[in-house]
Amino acid sequence: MKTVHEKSDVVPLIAEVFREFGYEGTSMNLITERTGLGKGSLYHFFPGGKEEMGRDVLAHVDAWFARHIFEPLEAGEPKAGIEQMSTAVDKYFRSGGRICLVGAFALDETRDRFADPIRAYFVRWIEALSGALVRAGRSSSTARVRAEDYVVGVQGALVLARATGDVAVFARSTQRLMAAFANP
Amino acid sequence: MKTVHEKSDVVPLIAEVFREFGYEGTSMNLITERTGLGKGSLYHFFPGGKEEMGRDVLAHVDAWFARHIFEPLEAGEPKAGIEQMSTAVDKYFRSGGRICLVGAFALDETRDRFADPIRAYFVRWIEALSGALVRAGRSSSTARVRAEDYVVGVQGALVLARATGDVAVFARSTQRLMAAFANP
DNA sequence: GTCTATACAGTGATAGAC
DNA sequence: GTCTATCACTGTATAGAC
Repeated sequence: MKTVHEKSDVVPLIAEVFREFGYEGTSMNLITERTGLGKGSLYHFFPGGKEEMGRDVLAHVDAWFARHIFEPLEAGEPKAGIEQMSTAVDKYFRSGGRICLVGAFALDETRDRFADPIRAYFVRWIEALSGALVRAGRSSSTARVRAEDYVVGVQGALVLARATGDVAVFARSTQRLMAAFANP
Repeated sequence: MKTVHEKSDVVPLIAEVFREFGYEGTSMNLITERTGLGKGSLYHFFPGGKEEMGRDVLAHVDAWFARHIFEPLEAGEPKAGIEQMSTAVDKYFRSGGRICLVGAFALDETRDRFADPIRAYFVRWIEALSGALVRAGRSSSTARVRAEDYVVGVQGALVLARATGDVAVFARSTQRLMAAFANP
């Protein structure tokens, strides 16, 4: 039986492999197992090999965040956008049970390979959140601080949740970070 | 010329390689280059190979933190211990220019290999800091929250500093986290 | 588009001379 | 204790049949 796949079907599967094993820890064999596609098929979809997969996976993550988090923060009513972000963050990171692929890529030399999309992801998140907080009435300096604290806190909580095996730290941290938005 | 090394001399060098490339991204060839030791010598010091190097490196990091951070927090005068922690953290992480090896190991499946030392490192840090805050007059629930926020914030700031290339986020975050210790 | 077969460099690890 | 030579294996990537 030959199942015909599209690139868009296989990218999310590859993303999970990268998320679990990291860029260097991910082998083509692992990707073959997880996707069910032979190497021929994989190189047909990704002529650039593993590096192209990495780029596409980062673009896929960025697109999800753009749709569910960045755009609601940038365009919509600020309070609703922030609430939407909170819900989406908890869903996406499975309440702390799933790490941030972009953050993980940032920590080792994988960052040098994908420096631009990695930087862009975090810069846009902080700026979108900061903008929403300004429109919600915070001063621009306070908004900047709160937005940075939030993104920093989410990343740190994901590290600690996985390091300690206690996912609850993620809920506690994000709850406090959200509460801090109310402070002037 | 044959330089005689000791295991204690070579462990910090290997630690830097793991820190830069991650556990999976680190190859024996890289370690050979950085340490100047041939494979024979390396396997003489580490019969367990790469995994033993990983364990020793984690133990080395933990020993540094125990001496410069955990013990001052646990044993000494609380305010002095917290100040000492702040100084040591800034020095160790080079003001955001150097990531946390333990946190990096925690993010991918490398965690499963070294779960115990990784968990112990973070648990001890949070508990030591929490204890110092209690002795400095905070309630036990507040102390717990502030300690968790601090360690989460340090880890998250290291991720963002490297992701954005802006190390200053580390100084800003740690400064705010330290200031929060004064709040009741 | 998918597969199998394969090239070939690099992997972690070992043996043995010095 | 250090080195070189070499192991068996896995890594990414390619070629070509179907």
